[in-house]
Formats: sequence, structure tokens, C-alpha cells
Amino acid sequence: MYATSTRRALVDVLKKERRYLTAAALYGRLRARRPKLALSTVYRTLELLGRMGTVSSRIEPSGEASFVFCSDAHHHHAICTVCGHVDDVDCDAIELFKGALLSNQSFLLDEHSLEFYGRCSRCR
Amino acid sequence: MYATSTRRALVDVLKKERRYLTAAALYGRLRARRPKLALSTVYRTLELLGRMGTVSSRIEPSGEASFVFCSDAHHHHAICTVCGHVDDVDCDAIELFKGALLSNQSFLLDEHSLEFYGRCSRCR
DNA sequence: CTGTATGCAAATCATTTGCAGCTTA
DNA sequence: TAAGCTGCAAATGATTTGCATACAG
Repeated sequence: MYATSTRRALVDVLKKERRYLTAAALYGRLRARRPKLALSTVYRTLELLGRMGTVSSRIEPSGEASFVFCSDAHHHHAICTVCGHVDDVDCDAIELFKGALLSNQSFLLDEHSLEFYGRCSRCR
Repeated sequence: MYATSTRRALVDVLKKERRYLTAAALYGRLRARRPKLALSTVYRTLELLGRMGTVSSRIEPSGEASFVFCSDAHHHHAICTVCGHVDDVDCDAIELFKGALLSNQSFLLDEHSLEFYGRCSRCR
């Protein structure tokens, strides 16, 4: 995998903005400096970064995918509903009660979504 | 909103299978009995049920949307990785430590994903 | 009857892919 | 140079929409 200048530029934007951005949004930001950039390259790069654990993605209500820069250790996200800023919350912290946890991170919790994956009583 | 037989049939499948199904999967199951059913009707019905809080949706790794029947109260899901069965986990329970919580539900936890939405230190 | 719901076919739109030329190490 | 990128244009595939007809209340 080559550290091409296009890839570096894309990672720079993600690192600097630390919030969920769609492929099209990233494309828009990068195209100012790289007029020849193709949207397909943005997608290919994001897919690569996803496999490397450098980026994590979510689906917006509109159905578009969006991406944030993040560490590759297993963790969760605290997302600001005002500015969209994303902070990592490590797994150990998850063990703690959410109030204590979030006051530590100076984050006021409004909503949360949680899904568990495992084996139910019939399948264990 | 009319309780048409098509809509009732679709809700019946969702209630009976209590696991995430794509629009195409639902279409396949319903078409056996309703040969003229259109996939677009399945989508329109699911969209309606979503707005009514009767159904909740997620995005599969493949990118397709899938849907489960669920209560309209705010809650979370415990999803069996073997059979796909989905149980609701109410919000009060979230307050408790996940180990205790899940042993109560006789569910062996393998993975979980969690996102917080609120206001960060800069935005509060 | 009147307002909805539905089937059908066509349109959308984000994402993916094939391929030829260009870069990186 | 060899292997890996990238742009471009075309293909995909899930979801949506327009419209004329059929149905629910």
C-alpha cells in the first residue's frame, strides 16, 4: 500500500475534522486542491482505510455512508450533536456507569444507541 | 392509514420472525401468498411502519437496509449472532452493568456497539 | 363516493468496476 | 521496472417515484 499524496491529503482532512463526512463531502474539500481527483478514488481510499482500521463509518439518515478518522483499537464514539465532533471512548470506560463516564469526558449525554451481539438462550 | 391485508401480512411476518429482514427477503416470503405484490409496496409499507415506530431498521454490511418489528418505546436490541433473533432491552436496564443485565436476559454477550449523542465540552 | 394503497415500469443516486495510463518504491 | 494507484466512463443495484387502477371506509 503506497502512501500517495492523494491518500495523505484525504487522511489529513479526516484527522483535522474529526467528524463524520460523506465521500462526496470529502471529495468537495479535496477537489479545491486536486482538481483531477475522482470520486471513485475517494471511495477506494476510504474502503482501504476502513480495512486498515484507520477509519470507521456510519450510515446517515439519508442513506449515505460517512466516515471518521479513528484509532484501530476497539472503542465507541461520543458524537457532539452540535458540531459533530467525534471522540473515542475506550472499552474499559464502557464498563462504568454512563453518567460518571461522560462527566469525565465533559460530554453532556442526550441520546445513545446500543446494540448487543451474542447468543440468545435458544442458541447458546 | 388503512389496515390493508397486504400491510397486515407484512406485519405478521415481522412479528413472527422477530429478526432483521431486508425488503427483498420480506418480498420473497410474501410473494408466495400474494403473487402480485410489488417490491415498491414493501418499501412503502416499511417506510410507513418506520414512521409509526412499529419497525426499526439497520444497515447490513452489504449496504442493504433490514427491518425488525419492535415496540415504539425507546429501547435497544440484543441480537443473536446465531439465529438473528432480536430482543428488546429497555432503557432502565441500560443503566445497569452489562454483565448483570445480560445474564438476566440469558444472553451471552460477544460484541456490542454503542454511540453517544450529546454536546461536547466546546459546544455545551 | 373520496381518499388511499398498489402494481408496474421508469427514474434516481450512491457506490462499484473495467480499463488504460500514470506513480511509487 | 513491477506493482500499485488514479481518472474516466460505464455498470450496478438498492431504493424511490409517477401514474393509472383497485380498494377501504
